[in-house]
Amino acid sequence: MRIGELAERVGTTTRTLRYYESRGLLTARRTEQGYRTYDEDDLRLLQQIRTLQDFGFDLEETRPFVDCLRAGHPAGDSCPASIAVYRRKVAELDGLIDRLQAVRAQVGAELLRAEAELPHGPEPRCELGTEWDTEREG
Amino acid sequence: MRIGELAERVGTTTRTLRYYESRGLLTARRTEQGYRTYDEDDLRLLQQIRTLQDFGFDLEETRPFVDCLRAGHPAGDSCPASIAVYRRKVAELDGLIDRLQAVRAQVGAELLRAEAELPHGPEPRCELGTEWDTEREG
DNA sequence: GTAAGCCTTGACGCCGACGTCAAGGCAAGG
DNA sequence: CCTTGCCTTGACGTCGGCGTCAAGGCTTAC
Repeated sequence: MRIGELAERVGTTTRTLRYYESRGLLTARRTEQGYRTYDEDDLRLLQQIRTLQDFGFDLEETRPFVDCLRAGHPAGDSCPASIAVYRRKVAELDGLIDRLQAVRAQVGAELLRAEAELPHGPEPRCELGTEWDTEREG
Repeated sequence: MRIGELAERVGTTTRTLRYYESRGLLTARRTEQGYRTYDEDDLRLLQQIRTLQDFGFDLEETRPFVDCLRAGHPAGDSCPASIAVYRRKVAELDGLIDRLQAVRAQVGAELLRAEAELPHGPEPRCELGTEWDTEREG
């Protein structure tokens, strides 16, 4: 198949596929006219990349999976290098989630405090509009 | 004080402060020689911005807090517009954390599965090196 | 006098993952 | 023949939050 069909089948754009090729993640055979052609293996490879991308992996982090598939392994994560990326990603996610939860708690606390200090309470009930953003002369 | 001192007191760079000024978040009076000068109010304003930045707020999201302080309010979050930003941020964080936890679970599961399918188990114990990244013929 | 250390404006660089446009080739259908 | 719709390469644009020069001015210390 050609690049347009492949792009459509994985739900992306031709630009993205050419970008992957420029990064060395995807290779293409060519027709006599210079058109890129792909087979089902390329499709699987691409699906692997897209799955990881959806997980938030950087393109570079998908490379071991691609290499693994290219080496003839049944799955992209059949190689230790891919598993190492999984492990790093899990650790990274755990750290990120921890930090975000801490921030969430802090911001939540600030929100409660600020709401409590606001004269008309957490939600305006009887006022048509809040006029707080207009200038007050002191 | 001048820009260098202010930058040092909040732990940032002069470039950052000029950038904030270009975004309209920070204003400066000028000496006869054209040097920017700041007072303690500017310091507090800047500390407000930095605190929010540390929380992961975009610069634009700090604007209501800045406006609030400029309007003479005791804190940057003394205005409904700031509180609205808090609320949006909390919701955004909750959503993000949820998604990240789902991804974490998925990647964790893939990791376990892939480890189980690897012939030599989760951790190489008796082998000096893993030879998996070398080509296999066949 | 001159070097050091502040400051000024302006402008380009960076990162990642593409989007978008330009200018053109090739093939099929009416 | 001409349009339509694929495809090609190349190159510049995007976003945010600055970093990093360049070229120059002011002041202070030696």
